[in-house]
Amino acid sequence: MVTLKDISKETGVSLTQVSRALGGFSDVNEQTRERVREAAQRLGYRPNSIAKGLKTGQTGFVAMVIPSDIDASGREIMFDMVVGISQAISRHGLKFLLHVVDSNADVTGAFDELYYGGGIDGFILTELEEPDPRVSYLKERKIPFVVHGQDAVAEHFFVDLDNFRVGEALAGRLLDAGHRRILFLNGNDHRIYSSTRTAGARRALTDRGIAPETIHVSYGPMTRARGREAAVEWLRSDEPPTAIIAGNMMLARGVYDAAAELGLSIPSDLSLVAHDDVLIQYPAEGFDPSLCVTRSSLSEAWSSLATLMSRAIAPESPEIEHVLMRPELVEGASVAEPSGSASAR
Amino acid sequence: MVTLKDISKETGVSLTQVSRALGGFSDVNEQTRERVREAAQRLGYRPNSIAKGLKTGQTGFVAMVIPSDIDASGREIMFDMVVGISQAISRHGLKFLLHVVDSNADVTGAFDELYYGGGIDGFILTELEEPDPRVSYLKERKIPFVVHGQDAVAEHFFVDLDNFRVGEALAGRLLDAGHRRILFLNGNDHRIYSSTRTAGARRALTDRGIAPETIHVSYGPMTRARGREAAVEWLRSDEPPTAIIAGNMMLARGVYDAAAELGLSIPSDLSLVAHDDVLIQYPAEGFDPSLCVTRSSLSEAWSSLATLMSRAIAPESPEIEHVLMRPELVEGASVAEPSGSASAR
DNA sequence: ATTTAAAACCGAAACGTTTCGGATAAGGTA
DNA sequence: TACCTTATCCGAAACGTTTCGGTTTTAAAT
Repeated sequence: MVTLKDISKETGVSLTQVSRALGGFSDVNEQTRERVREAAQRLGYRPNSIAKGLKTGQTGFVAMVIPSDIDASGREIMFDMVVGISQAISRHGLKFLLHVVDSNADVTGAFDELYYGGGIDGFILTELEEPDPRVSYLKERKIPFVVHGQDAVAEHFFVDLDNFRVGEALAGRLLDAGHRRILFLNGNDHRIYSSTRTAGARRALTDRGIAPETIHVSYGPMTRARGREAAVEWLRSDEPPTAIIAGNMMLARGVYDAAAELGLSIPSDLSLVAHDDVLIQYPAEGFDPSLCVTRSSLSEAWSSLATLMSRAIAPESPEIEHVLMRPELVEGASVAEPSGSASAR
Repeated sequence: MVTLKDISKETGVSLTQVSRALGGFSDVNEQTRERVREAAQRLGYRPNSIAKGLKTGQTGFVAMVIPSDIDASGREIMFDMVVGISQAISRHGLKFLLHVVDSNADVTGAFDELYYGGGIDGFILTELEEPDPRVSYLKERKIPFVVHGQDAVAEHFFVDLDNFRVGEALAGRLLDAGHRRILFLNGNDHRIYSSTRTAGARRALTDRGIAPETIHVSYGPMTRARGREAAVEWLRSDEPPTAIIAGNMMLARGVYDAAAELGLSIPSDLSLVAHDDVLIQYPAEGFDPSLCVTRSSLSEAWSSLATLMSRAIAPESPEIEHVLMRPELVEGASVAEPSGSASAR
């Protein structure tokens, strides 16, 4: 292993100056710095992050703690999430640690273990619930953390999609097309984003002076199977919806399945809008007719997350920051006027 | 942060002895050890693994490097794998680092980066190909690693399912039931386990003196969709198989789908056997009629993997070890004699 | 009383880095 | 000449742990 000492011997420059040269300090002669750089390169020096970590208290390790018993709906996108986060973290020069604990109850214990004993600088929290015990735990101990999936204003670092706008835009698009019986297939009801999206949809209604019961919100897992089942159930009811809002692309898939099953064609018999997280596994291109969506790439969110994280773990506890990703409305061929109403009401 | 020094001051025992007491050395009085333990407990001492790592060169970090562009069939089980491995690693007192790189080409660079600069003790390799450049790279540099998915005898640590037995047992089961037209839905053909399973099936044939073409092997991704499609295609052919071997539970699902689609009933029209990795997402219980499988829990494999890893990263480079998990044959109601042959030939 | 062996203990160095508090030399100013 | 700046350099301490090479204490053996 090549160390600073080796470079010092090689160049005749003192250990201190070698460190400072490589560290980019101003009180080192540019000529010296170049000699040091050259030697470092030639000898194949790699800074030992463990030693650095011991001295500075910063190792560059960032961890995510998840229980092994995640529910099925979580698993479906969890891998994409983990990969995306890990990649974004690496790009910021940090290292990503995935720590799996047996159950939800062990999560906070793992925080202690990893932070105080394991050289972990900070944590990433996702899929927040309300209230979430992890947040208060970390806050009390002043352990740095960044949250994804928290769009209510809060006193900690977070990045999230602007879910209010998502609900508002999707509902608004259908209302403006003339729909007055809408089914909103939303996420699980204890998730913050679900209620925020509902609130956005409500705002779309009140802004237009339309009755609240125009949109019926159904909460549940965001899977293809549920999309199909729920859509079939409601489309077969006495007063079937003329349009559906799907919370993500998997639900949208299920709705397409249901439409095919019931012989309904999109958009003439049923309009559909959805939110698109731009997941690799569920591309928007796969839909025929093309789907009208609010779009916001999750991978951009991961990138912001990593940026926030590198700020959050800075030594002098820094200003808390938020990032709210703004969704983009992408038109598609999945929306038409409701069939019954010839543009009249 | 509570350190050994604090405990030393608190108890009046020297720093050295505190370290040795907690480290379980024999040359410390049991009474002293107890006093030290009590103080450590009371003060909330947690050993600093970074400092320990600096001194011993062992940090307890174990990494898995994966490219972000994994193919779809890989993704399906990848999350289960990652979670299982991470959990097993944690249980062995090690820490699991998931490092995602942009492409396959960057993998070896990440090895260097993490091993020489990042305080990573060793690596986990999965989904080996033949030959795999990662293996030779790590071997040349004497960087510790453990492989999952390598059942050919080799000069490095590995754990894997005994895929030869899997192929042999599944094929044998169908042959003994009298089937003589068998379709084997195997994995991708450049994966080692696929060819090993094929070899096992061939052995089952030769042992019984049956012609090689009795079993037709089809290679491809191990997904439900492919299971359905391939099964439909072959069942509709001129000489449809009377039995199918599915490489995993997802393929088996697809075959059930195909049977339902074609109005065939299992086992009277079609027999089916499969291999069951005991994945949470694809439980064996979900099949009706119950499926006859070779079973070997992947989570047990992860546990062995973690054990091997802790040996592999030991300071005095240790004896190379292998673990071959033996599959268990579990009977089910999915196999019967072929309908045409009234037990005669 | 003296020697010996075993048990229990401890100081100091080391791992590779950062950083504090000066030190040195050159050049400019009074 | 003496003094001050500025640029450049460096020794030594520190982070928390392990471990080498001893020393002291105790008890048993002669």
